[in-house]
Amino acid sequence: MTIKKRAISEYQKLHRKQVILETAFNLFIHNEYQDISMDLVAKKAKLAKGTLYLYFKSKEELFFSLKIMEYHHWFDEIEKKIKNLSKRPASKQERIKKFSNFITKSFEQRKNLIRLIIIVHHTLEKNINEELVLNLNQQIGNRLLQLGAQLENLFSFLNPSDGARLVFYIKTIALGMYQVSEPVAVIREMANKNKKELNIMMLDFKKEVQKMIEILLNGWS
Amino acid sequence: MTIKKRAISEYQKLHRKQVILETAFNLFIHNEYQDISMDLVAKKAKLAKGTLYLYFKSKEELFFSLKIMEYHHWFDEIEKKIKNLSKRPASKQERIKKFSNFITKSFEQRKNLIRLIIIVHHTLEKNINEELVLNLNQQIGNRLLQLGAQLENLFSFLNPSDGARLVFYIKTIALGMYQVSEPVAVIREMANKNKKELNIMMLDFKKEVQKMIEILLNGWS
Amino acid sequence: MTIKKRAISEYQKLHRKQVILETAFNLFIHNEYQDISMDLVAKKAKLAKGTLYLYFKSKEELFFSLKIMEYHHWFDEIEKKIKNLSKRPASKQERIKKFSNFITKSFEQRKNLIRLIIIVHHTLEKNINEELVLNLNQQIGNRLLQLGAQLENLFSFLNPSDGARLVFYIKTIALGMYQVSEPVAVIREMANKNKKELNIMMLDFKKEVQKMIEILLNGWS
Amino acid sequence: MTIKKRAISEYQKLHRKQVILETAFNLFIHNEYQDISMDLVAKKAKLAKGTLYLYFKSKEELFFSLKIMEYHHWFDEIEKKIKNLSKRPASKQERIKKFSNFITKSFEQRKNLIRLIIIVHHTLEKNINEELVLNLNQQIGNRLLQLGAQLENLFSFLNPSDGARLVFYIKTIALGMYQVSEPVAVIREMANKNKKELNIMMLDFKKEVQKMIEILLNGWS
DNA sequence: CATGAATGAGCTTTCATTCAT
DNA sequence: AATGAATGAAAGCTCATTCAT
Repeated sequence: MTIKKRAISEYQKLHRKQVILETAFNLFIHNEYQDISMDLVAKKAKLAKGTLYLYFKSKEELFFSLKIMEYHHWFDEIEKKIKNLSKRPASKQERIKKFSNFITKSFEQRKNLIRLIIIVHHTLEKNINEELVLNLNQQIGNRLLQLGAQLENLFSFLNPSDGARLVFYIKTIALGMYQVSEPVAVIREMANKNKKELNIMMLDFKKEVQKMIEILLNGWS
Repeated sequence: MTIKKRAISEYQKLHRKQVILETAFNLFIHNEYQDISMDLVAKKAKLAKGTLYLYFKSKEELFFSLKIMEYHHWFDEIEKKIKNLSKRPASKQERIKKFSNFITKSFEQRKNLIRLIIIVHHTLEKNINEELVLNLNQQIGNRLLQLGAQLENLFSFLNPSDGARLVFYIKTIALGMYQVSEPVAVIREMANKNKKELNIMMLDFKKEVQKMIEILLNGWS
Repeated sequence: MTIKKRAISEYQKLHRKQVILETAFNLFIHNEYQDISMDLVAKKAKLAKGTLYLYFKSKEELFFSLKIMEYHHWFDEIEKKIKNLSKRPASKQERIKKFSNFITKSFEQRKNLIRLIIIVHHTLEKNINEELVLNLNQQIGNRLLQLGAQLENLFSFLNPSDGARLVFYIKTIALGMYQVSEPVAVIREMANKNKKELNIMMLDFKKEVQKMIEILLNGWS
Repeated sequence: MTIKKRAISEYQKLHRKQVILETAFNLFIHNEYQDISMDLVAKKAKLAKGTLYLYFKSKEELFFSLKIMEYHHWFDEIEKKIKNLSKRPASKQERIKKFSNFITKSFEQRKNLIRLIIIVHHTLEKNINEELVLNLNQQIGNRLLQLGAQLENLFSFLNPSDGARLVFYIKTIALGMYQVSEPVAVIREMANKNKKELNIMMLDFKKEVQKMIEILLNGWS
């Protein structure tokens, strides 16, 4: 029994929490949620199982926190891009094009965030600290409103409070299209063998998300 | 040991299969997927556990079949409505309004189908007969193409092959919005206590789906 | 439900029993005992599961009967050979050599009988009709005594009642050596990769059985 | 939920493993292998089922380890006896007599080891860690070679490498005779009621093993 | 704080046997 | 006699969580 150096200061504790979350995320990238045991997370993080429970009250809480973390990363990225876009003058059509393009790209690169959101939506029900959920969702909610405001700024055709709704619609498109376009392994394999019959079922995530967002923005204006 | 009346003829067997599926669906309405054990399904259907496995090779196959069944019900309903709509002459705007209205209603009443689609998307990977998946998905795919054709008929602004894409987009909206708007139990409870802070997170499924579909159709035309 | 032609006469019934036994034996050759379900036997024999139970009261009884059948085949073969050997005059050493040679060969070709005897020895305890066991074992016992008498005839150094004992000893050697020399799959695989370390554990069944029988006969005389 | 005292040190863990093995062995003495569930072992050892799986990866591994343990006990006993025998000068005949006598006794008292060897021979195929098998069988193999060397020392008529073979032959005799002489319960009961008919099938394990070993040694020299 | 041994409910699936048809 | 749908006990194993050390 070698005991890992204790995290005493708040800063150290926060750091350890980060390490656990990153370890979990790395595992999540390559594995199904149900195949990731707390044991595995602990081993990969080179911590004892019990230690995980010092930082997260349950497996659900861990993955919920992970979702929040990834959400923040996504917001960070998107906000920066929007700022850049706002600076340069451009026509509505140009803006729509550019915006739909980079937001789609961001989803393409963050399918694991999408997976996380979907998974957590199922799994959250149990064993989770209400206050934490409230607290962290509040954070996300706020950034979301902020993002909405930025969009209203970017697209002059948006009325007040339309921005937030647009954000929700975009999220809807991302989550929905992920499940519509991302076939499960069984079907993917079959599609490889059996091309014709299934290819109506096979949509290209990136292309379709972008298209939907463009139509949506055009329909809105 | 009282043995349930044997299902001998093909018709009886099909009927028993139906009974099992309906039992499972009733359980699914009121419970989380992971809380529905095969034991429970068997008990509710007043059958022995082994009997379930006579009709379905695995739990996954049972719920996959359930999804297909519910899908068919949904198609049946929608196709009828579209036929009615097609008969009567109407303006584009009217048609969009009516269509988005009844399709949204159909989703509102079939949230369990949406849940099923989402769940099966995760769970399908394992213990399932490839051929069955291929076969049944083929059925769904065909009805979906059919539905696409009907939509092209209904909306003159749709080009050939746009119909199927529209169907996919609508599915995207339904799946996505379900997860965006349907808060998990924990949040629902908190929202009741704690109205203000959370209500930005609370979207009305029905209203938003309809709105999105309308915007989409308007953007398309 | 296509009903197989009924076996009404005693002869027909016996024949159907034979068919079942032969089917079971074919399965036994290529599979582990525990992997052979009654369902499988029924399917291969193109009979219904229930029909098996008309002819054999239990799975154990079926395999017990199979053992007896195979025993008889072995006795048939051996007795013929011994008769041939008895006819021709030969020295004691010659006879020992020839006898040990063909009896070893017979085991080599009937490893499945050996497996059966071993399996049945474990499995017999349950679900078996005592009278049947008594009856069929009696048959085997009688043939065994007969074989013993023939051996006493063949080898002049054997005293009365030594023959039967010799038969038992030979059976002992066959059963024992099978388990000593026949490595389980795991070990077999390892032996292939890892030649040196394991080859002390690897005996050649045929060679060693013959050697043991020869030493035994030499020691006896 | 009362948690059993934790086994922290390596020594304690080894001890707990021993306790589990001994519990399993006690159950094995009085029950058929297939009637010994992991649940039962856990209950008797007053541990939780999961705890067993902390120490043994599968039921097969547990019983394989048990076999190895019992093997070691047997070797310990036999080696001591052989050393004693080697010290005292004696004629070949005397040595054969004494050796066959005590080795037979050792088997008589370790029929459960014989049963274990037979059972494990069937059961080993599945769910077992190859390296463990390799490793532990290596141990047994080495002791066996050692025993062979001691026998060559004891019996001057043995040529180099004959010792190991002799050990294998003796093992053959023990395993084989166990199955030839040890009737299963059904037959044992019948034999009690029905003395005459069956007694040809009833050999005395001890007497016959000894006899065979003596004949074998005499034949060898 | 950190550890990791211990817990035990819980789950899916199999399959010999029965018996209504 | 033949069928095969129905039965249900049984069993191995996992894994989130706890808590003594």
